Amino acid sequence: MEKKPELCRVDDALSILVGKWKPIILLHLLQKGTLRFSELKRSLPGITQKMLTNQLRELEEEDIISRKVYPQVPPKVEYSITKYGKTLEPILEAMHEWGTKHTLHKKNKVNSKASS
Amino acid sequence: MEKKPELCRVDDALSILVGKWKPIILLHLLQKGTLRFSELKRSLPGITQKMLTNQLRELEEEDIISRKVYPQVPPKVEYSITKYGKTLEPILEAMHEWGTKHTLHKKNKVNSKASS
DNA sequence: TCCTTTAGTATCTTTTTGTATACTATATCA
DNA sequence: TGATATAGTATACAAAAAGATACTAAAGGA
Repeated sequence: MEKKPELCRVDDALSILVGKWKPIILLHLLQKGTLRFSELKRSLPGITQKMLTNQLRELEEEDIISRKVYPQVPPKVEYSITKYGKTLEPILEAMHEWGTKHTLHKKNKVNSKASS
Repeated sequence: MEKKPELCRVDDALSILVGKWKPIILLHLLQKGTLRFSELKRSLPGITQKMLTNQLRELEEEDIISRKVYPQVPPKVEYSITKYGKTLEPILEAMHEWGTKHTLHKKNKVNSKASS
């Protein structure tokens, strides 16, 4: 671990990943490479169009994903993970692994409190 | 990488780490093990007492840190990283490493746009 | 002619986060 | 006697993130 927390660069990665739907959007794009807007929407039950657009725009802004518009009617827009975006994969993987391993931790704490 | 984004557990880790001061607080505690409230405050220029208390409470709630009160006047309260909290270290490390490596990426993008 | 599809935008409201500022108790020190 | 240090709480406010809902264009099909 870095010996100088004051030089902390954790927030650089964190600020890109923070957003209610960003991690799951990235997981889908990392898995499939490219997805249409409507495919993403169908993959994310509960998301509104506004939120999806908004999260995609922010990821695009950071050069994590790219957007390709096909001049058709009805419109077709494809989103792909960029090379740079792929560098986030180890972080997402680490968090997913952690989450999978420790899902029960909090629950156990709550239960042991509740039963005391 | 997990092949089923719909079983995504990334948010479990993310929700613990999200908070303006949490990562840096954790880095300090991971480095030193234990710190007093006032030591933490001095280590975090710009943080208000309310925010520090608040972030510490949330981390304590998640069992990432523990709080020990010494019955003295003036009061003394020590915060330590828990064993469970230490399991977050690889994630923080991955993010810090990513941030360090890619700090220049965005800047370069902005510059190349600005100069076009 | 009207309905459907796609990928959005525009508004408004609610919820969540973060900031600013003032206040507290109590032992010790000058 | 009055200032200082510690670890907070209380209150009000501002800003950011998220949610709900309605609206758009334009080709193709029934």
